[in-house]
Amino acid sequence: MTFYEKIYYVCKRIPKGKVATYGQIAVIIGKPGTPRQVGGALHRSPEGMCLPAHRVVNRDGVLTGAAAFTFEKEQESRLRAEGVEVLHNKVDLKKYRWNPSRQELEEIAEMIRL
DNA sequence: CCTTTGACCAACA
DNA sequence: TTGTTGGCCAAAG
Repeated sequence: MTFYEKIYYVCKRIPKGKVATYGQIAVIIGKPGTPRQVGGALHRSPEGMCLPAHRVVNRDGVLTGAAAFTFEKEQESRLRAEGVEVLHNKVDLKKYRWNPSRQELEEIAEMIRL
């Protein structure tokens, strides 16, 4: 599995109605210190790959990737459609951050090893 | 091989 | 507490 593929894999596991941060994903794939590359990977993700990239926000809960979507506010409306409140281009991480169980993290770690 | 480019982040003033 | 600074590192050129 390539670096980018690992990022896509983790992204797909973020549950509906939850969000993750770039740094959080970097840590989960075992590469802390590469949050910018996580953003880059999502930005350049293939067209047909149906990825819930709108569930990824920065450490403050700000929708920093909004400009990269097909139309302005697409990220915001997709989140709202899942029941996530968005105020001033931000989400409340205390409420909506995804907290994977230890078992799920192990599952991911094993899948990624390939 | 370099060099540039970021959907970031921790540290510091 | 809010702005700024520099480092970070995989990919693309």
